[in-house]
Parts: sequence; structure tokens; C-alpha cells
Amino acid sequence: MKGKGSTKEELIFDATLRLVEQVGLSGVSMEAVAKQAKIATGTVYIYFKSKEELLNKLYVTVKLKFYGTISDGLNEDKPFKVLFKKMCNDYLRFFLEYYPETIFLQQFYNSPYVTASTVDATKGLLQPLSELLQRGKTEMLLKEMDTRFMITFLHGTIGQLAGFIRDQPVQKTYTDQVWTICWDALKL
Amino acid sequence: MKGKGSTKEELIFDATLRLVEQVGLSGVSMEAVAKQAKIATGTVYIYFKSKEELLNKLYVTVKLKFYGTISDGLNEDKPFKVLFKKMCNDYLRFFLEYYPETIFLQQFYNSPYVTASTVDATKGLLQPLSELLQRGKTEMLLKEMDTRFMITFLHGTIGQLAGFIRDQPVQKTYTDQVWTICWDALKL
Amino acid sequence: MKGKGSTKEELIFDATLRLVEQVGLSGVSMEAVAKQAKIATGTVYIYFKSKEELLNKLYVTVKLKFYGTISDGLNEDKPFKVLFKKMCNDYLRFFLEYYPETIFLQQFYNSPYVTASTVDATKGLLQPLSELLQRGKTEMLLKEMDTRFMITFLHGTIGQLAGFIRDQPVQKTYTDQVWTICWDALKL
Amino acid sequence: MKGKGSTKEELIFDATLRLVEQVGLSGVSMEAVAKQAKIATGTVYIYFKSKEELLNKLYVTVKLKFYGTISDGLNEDKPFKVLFKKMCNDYLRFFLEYYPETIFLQQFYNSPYVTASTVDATKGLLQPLSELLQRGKTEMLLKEMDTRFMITFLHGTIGQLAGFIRDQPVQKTYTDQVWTICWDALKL
DNA sequence: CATGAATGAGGGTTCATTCAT
DNA sequence: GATGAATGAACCCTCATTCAT
Repeated sequence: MKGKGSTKEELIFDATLRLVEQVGLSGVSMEAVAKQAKIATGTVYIYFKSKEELLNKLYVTVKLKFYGTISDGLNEDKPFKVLFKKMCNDYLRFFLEYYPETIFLQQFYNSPYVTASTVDATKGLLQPLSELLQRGKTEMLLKEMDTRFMITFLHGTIGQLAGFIRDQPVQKTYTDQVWTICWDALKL
Repeated sequence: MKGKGSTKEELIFDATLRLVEQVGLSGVSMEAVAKQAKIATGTVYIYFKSKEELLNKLYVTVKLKFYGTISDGLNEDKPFKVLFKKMCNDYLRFFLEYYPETIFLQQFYNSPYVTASTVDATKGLLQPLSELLQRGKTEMLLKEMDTRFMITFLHGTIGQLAGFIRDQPVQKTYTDQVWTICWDALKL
Repeated sequence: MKGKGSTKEELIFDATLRLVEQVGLSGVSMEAVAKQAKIATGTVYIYFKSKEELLNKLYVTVKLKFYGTISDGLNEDKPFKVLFKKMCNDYLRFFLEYYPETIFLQQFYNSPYVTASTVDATKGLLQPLSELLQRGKTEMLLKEMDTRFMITFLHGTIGQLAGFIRDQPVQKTYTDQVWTICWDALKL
Repeated sequence: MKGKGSTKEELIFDATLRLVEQVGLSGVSMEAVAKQAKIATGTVYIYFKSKEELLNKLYVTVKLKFYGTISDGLNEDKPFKVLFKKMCNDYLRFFLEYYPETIFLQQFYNSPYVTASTVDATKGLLQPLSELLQRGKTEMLLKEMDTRFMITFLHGTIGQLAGFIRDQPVQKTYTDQVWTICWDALKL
């Protein structure tokens, strides 16, 4: 009997993420993944029919976990600014907490492995965030701006700042500045 | 003497950038570069002793051109906000105008080819931008924030928004919003 | 006891033949055979200790059925030419009727799977045909020729012509020409 | 300067044929071909972009040599029977002389490597033989039979008998019987 | 300097076979 | 007996780099 959360798929996903962290996406070979997961090369192919499938499924999985994290509680009946702050903090926290996942997310998107269907599959996940921003505009708290533009801004900004913060010895100094900067940028 | 801008090195650089645009960094092989530049494979190795050297030197070159563009006129005797706006616009314009260069910049940074010395070599180039932001803080126009933090913010934000804008049919709608958003984010 | 023709061995044989027809001998993998036979991969190894053994045993089985077909009634008390004609027609009919078997027979013989013992095992099956031809020579109806030479001739000729006929929209035109051609070739 | 007939392509072709003779077509790996030709694996790919291309080009080349051999002198102004005999003998001689080529020809045709274009490319080569047989029918020396049917007969018969003869200690006994048997089979 | 054929290590993938359940 | 996940050797192919011309 396997412990919770240790299916072979997850084993392989974990191995892949660890590898991406260590050597980058391009350093990920199927053999290396197998070795990292302590299984045979061929075993990986039982669960994923190709490297492309492995990476794309991992991407969707991570994106799901990511959007799950930042979407949580976004439609609660609370003042807009409170939810906005929470969202920014969740966003940042995910990036800081799940370093390998973040690295993978960034590197995969500009890799030759991405398939169109994967891009499609992850698009819908932005819905809750999108609705929150809409609400902000309706309440005349946010600028009148293309919502996709705002999302792009948030993603790029927080993602980049997370990378910066991660390298600092004392992170606390910065974490609060992130949501402030985002708020000031978008507020009316 | 060849005409301006047509040394062999530049020929190879151009070929590399065109290739990155077409097939991504991972699709760039030395043979493809040579073919694109219409020279022999071996010739590339006369000018660059390895693929790593070629890419790193190209990176430094592009970064130089990039920071040259955005640093231009930053120390002129003009009101801070004017210079800030100009810098943001130059920043964005570079990303929109030099598409292959931008792609390369982004993809290279997360590749296994980057060497430590390259990262070091490009760090100093931020000086003019850094000084501008310092001035903003001195003039009490910008928030009291780590300058590197601000630079990271600007880079991530503008870079990401440029990518978004590039995909839009009508770009004019967005270009002015970029500097505004950056200003609001950082201003006191 | 299972119903006629449904032992596991036969199930596997059938699956193999169907596969050979669809994808050729080189496309036959043990996993594919198992799937086609709707059993587990490991189960195949209970009945055949290796792929080699499976194929060789199938070969002998098919050859047995084949020679059974063409040997039937060859020693009856009828005029030689009548039996010769019958044999030729049976030969051809088998090739036309049992397509997968024929494909397999041809492809297996030039494969790396054939073992010496299999070749030996099938040699004796030629006895009835051999005796018929001997009789033809004794009755001075056939040329004085090495019997093995004659058998080789018949096999090559009919096999090849069967392949040709199979591809024709109207087969009837040709079937009668086969035995005639063989008769003329060998008759004194 | 290379000696006549020793281009790299021919070197690789030779190596391939030798391998096919030794271990059969399915035993032919690109690495084995390279080793046999005493070159590096990658070198093979300079001359042939894939295993499929290598084998198909070799097939066309061998077929060309083969049909060149048997077509030679077929339209000379000589009695039909003389030419028919010559053709049969050339046919047989090729099979006996170029053993590896023959093995390859047979095994390749039933392999997953054959492409439609290769089959097409070799079809036209039968023209001279086809015309000879037509002439035989016109002169009322051959049976009124589909020419393609006759060609199939000749190919299957001679090919098979060649295989038989090759295994005999004394071959001379049989070589003359081949053309006789073919003649008797097809003559009116 | 310039060329481009040659090299061979390494990557993705398949598949015969084994073995714990 | 039956299962099918697991193994790992072997295969096809790519590409950074070298070197004889």
C-alpha cells in the first residue's frame, strides 16, 4: 500500500521538478527523471507516453495547484481591497514556497514542448481572478483597463519580484511591498 | 574592410537571433546558425570557441544595446517624471521593436548556457537606471524602496506587458498605459 | 476442456496471425499479441517460454495445416495427372484462403527467429508430395529431375502466383492457369 | 582521390548488404552498418537522412543493377528462344552471383521500410522484359497469358530455384534445368 | 582564414522478459 | 495459473566539436 500522494505519476512529477530546479528544463532527460525517481527508464513510459506528454501534464497539474491557491476565497463576501491583498499574497507565497514549480512554469512556457491544447486547458483557470478584477472595476476601485492586461501585469510583476525576494537573506522586508506596489499600480 | 555592421561576428549574431525567433533557443544548433549565416560550420568556431561562448557574447551584446537604449538621456537636466516616462517608453519600445532580441534575452537567461561571468558583466549596465531611481527617491517622488527591487519590478512588468501588447491587433491602446502603471506603482 | 479451437495456445496463435496480417511480422510485439488475445503479457510466457518459441511453434502448426491440406488424397488410386492437378489447386487455394497464415509463412522464413530444429521439423511433411512426384517420374510423365528441385519449383511458383492473383479484381481468370503452367513445366 | 566505385554511399551500401547476409534485414542497425563500414554512426546520416531512406535507396540501386543485368541485349535481333534462354540464365546468374543483394531484395520487400514511391520507382524497370514476352506471344511461341502473370512466374520460380541451387554442392547439374523449366511452362 | 565531412556521446523511445501479487 | 507493472538493453537519430584539405 502506498502512502497518500505517492502514486507513480506524482513520483515522476516530483523527480522532474527537482531536476528542473537543479539543471533547468533543458537538462531534463527521461533517463535523468527515471534515475531521480529511482525507477527504470522504461517505467516512465508506462505512465506518460512521451516526454512531451509528461511535461504538458505536469504543467497542467502545477497550473491547477497554482490557480487553486490564488483563487481560494476570492469570491467571499469581503471588501474588495481585502481580497485583492489576499490574492497578491497568495500569489507571492506560492512562488516562494514552490520554487521548483515556479521555475518549471516559467521555463516550460517558452519551450518547444508546449502544445496548443495545454495552453487552452489552462486558460479557463483564470476565471476567478478575472472576476475579482472585474468587481474592482465595477466598484470604481481599479482603473478602467483590459482585464487580461491587468492579469498579465500581476503575473509578470509578482513572478519577477518573487525571484528577487527569494535571493534575499531577509525576505520579510519585501513581502508586504509586493501587494502594495500592485495595488498602487492598478487602483484608480 | 566590410561595410558597417557586417563583420563575421555580427553576421553570426544575426543568424542566431533570426533562428531563435523562428525555432526558439533550443532549436538553435551550430550547423543551423552556420547555414543561416551562409558560412561553413567550422567557420563559426573560428570566431567563437564554443556554442556557450557564442550565446554568452551575444547576450552581453544584446544587453548592451538594450541598456544603451533605455539609458540614453537619463541624466539630462529634465524633471524626474519626464525622464521616468521616457525610460519606460524606451524600455517598452525596445521590447516591441527588437522581437528576436527579446525572445533571446528571455530564453537565454533560463538556459544552461549562462555563465556566472556573463551575469556579472551585465550587472554594471544598470547604473544609469539605478541612478535615476535614486534621484526619484531623493526628490521624494518615489517610494523608499530597495533600488534593485524597483528595477526588478520595472523589468518584469514591462517585459511581460510587452509580450502581451505584441499579441494585440491594436497596440496603441496599451502603450501609454505601461508607463502610467509603472509610475503609479512606484510613486510616493 | 475448452471448446474446439479455443485453447489458450490457439488464442495466442490467432492473435499473432491477425497481427502479422495487420502490421507485419516486425510489428508483432509480445505485448501486442497479449492485447490482441485479450490476456496479460505475462500469460503468453506461461504457454511459450519466449517470442522465438511462440513463432516457431506457430510456424510448425501452420505448416502442418498447410501440408495437411495439400497432402490430402494424394495417395488415392487415381490417374497421376488428376492428383497433380488437385495438389496444385489445393496449394493455391490454401494461399488464397488463409491470407494471414501465408503472410506469416513467408515473413517468418526470412526472419531471425527461425531455428534449425524448426526447419528440420517441417521437412518430413513433404513426404506425400515427394512420393507423388516420384510416382510421376516412375510413370514417365514427369521429367527426370531432383524431386527437391521440383518441390522448390512448385512452392516458389505457386506461392508467388498466389500473391499476384490475390491482388487481381477477378481471380477466376488465373486460377486455372496455375496448375497448367506447373504441369507444362514439369511434364516430360 | 577515391578509387572508382568507392564513394561513401557505396561503402555504406556494401556494409548494409554484408550485414543483411550475415544477420538478416532485421539485424541491421544503423550502428552495425556504421561499424561494418568502419565509419561513425553519425556519418551514415550525412549520406542518408534516415534508415528508411538508406534502405529504400539501396533497394532501388540493387533493382537497377538487377534489371540492368537481365535486360541487357534483350532487344537484339536474335531468335526469340535464344533471348529467352539468355534472359533466364542472366536472371539466375544474378541471383547466384549477388547473394547478399538477393537476400536483401527479398527481405526488404516484405519489410515495414518499403515506401510507395520506391515501389513506383522500380516498376518501369520491367519494360524490356515485358516487351520480350510480348514478342514471344506475337510470334506464337508463348501462351496467351497476362504478361505481368508471366513475369511474376519467372521471378518467383527463378528466385526460389536460385536459393535451392545455391545450397547444392554441385550447381552445374541444375543451372540448365532452370531455363528449360521456364520455357516449357510458358511456351505454347 | 574557410570549409564541411566526420566523429561519437547522449537523448527519446520500444520491447522481450521477469516477478511480486 | 494469471496479471501487468517494472526492467534495462538496444535502437534511431541529433548535434557540438574537430580536423584534414
